[in-house]
Amino acid sequence: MNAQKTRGQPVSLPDAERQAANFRRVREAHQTEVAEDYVELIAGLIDTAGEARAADIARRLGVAHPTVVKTIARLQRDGLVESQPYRSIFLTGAGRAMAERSRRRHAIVAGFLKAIGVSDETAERDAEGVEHHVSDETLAAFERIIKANMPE
Amino acid sequence: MNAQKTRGQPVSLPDAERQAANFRRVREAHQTEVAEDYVELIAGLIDTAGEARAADIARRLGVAHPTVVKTIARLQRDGLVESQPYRSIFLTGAGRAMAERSRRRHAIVAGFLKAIGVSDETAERDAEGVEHHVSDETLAAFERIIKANMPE
DNA sequence: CATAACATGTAGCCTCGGCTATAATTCGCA
DNA sequence: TGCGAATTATAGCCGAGGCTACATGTTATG
Repeated sequence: MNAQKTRGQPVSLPDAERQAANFRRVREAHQTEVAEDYVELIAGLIDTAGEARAADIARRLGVAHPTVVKTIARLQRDGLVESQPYRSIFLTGAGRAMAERSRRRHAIVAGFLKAIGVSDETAERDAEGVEHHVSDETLAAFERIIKANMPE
Repeated sequence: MNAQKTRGQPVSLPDAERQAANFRRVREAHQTEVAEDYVELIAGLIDTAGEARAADIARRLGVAHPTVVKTIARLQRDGLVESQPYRSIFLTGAGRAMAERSRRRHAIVAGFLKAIGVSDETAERDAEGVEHHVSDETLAAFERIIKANMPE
C-alpha cells in the first residue's frame, strides 16, 4: 500500500493513486479519439456527399489513403463501420451512435469557446483536440454558459 | 488542385483543406503530450520530493517501469531530461521551460473549469486531457473569465 | 557486512497509426 | 466498348508507447 518507506523522502504523496487514475483515463480516451474522428467525419460525408469514400476521408483527415484503409479495417473489426472492397463506407448502429455523441460534443465545445470570445477559427481548431477530453459534467457547464450568454 | 471533378458529387466541399490542417495540428499536439506530462510530473517530484525517480514516475502515471525507462530515454534523446544509469532524473533547461508552460496551462485550465462550476475532482481530471489542446488565444479567454469571476 | 528487498535496466513482444511503393479494380468517357 | 485515370487494396516499413519476464544494481538493516 504505502510504498515510500525505504527509499526517498516521506514526500507527503497526497494522491499518487488518483493522479495515476487520471492519466489512465486520458490514455483510454486517446484510444477512442481516432475512432470518434472517423465516425464523425463519415457521418458528415454521408450527410453532405451522400456517401463516404476512403479518398475523401484521407483528404479531410490529411493522411495517406492506406492509413485510412487500415483504420477502417480496425473500425470494422470493432463493429463501428461496414465496408466491402472497393465500395463506400457505412456506419453501424454503434457507429452512428458514436458519431452523434461526437458531433454533439464538438458542437458544444466549439460553441462554448465562441461564446466566451474565442475567434471562430481558433474555436474550431481547439474544439477538435478538446472535444475528446471533456466529461459530461464539464459539457453540462459549457451548455449552461452558452445558454446564459445566448439571450443577450 | 480540385480533385472532385470525375467521381463523387460536387459536394460543396467547403473547407477540406482547413479541416485536414486542424486534424494535423491535433496529431502534432499529441506527439508532445507524453513529453509534457513527463516533464511536468518530474518537475513536481523534484519540488516536493527533492528528486524524480523512475519508480515514482511509473506510480504516478499508472504505467509499468520499463515504459518509463524507455520514455525517459526518448526524452533524453530529445534534450528534455538528463539521466544516468541507476540515478535520479533531472530536467534540462528546455525540459524546465516545457514543464513551466505545462504547469501554467494545467493550472489555468483546471482553475477555469472550477470557476465555471465544475467540481474540483472533475476539473482536475478533465484538465489533464484538455490542457494539451488549448491554444494561447483560448487560454487567454480562460484567464479573463477566471479574473472576472474572482473578485466576487 | 551480507543479504534480502527494492529500484533500475534489458530483451522481446504487442497494437496503433503513420508512411511509400506497387498491384488490382472500377468507372467515366472518348 | 474498351481504355486510361482515379480509387482502392496490399505489402512492408517505421516510431511511439504500452506490456511481461528476467537480469543487474543499490541500499537498508538485521
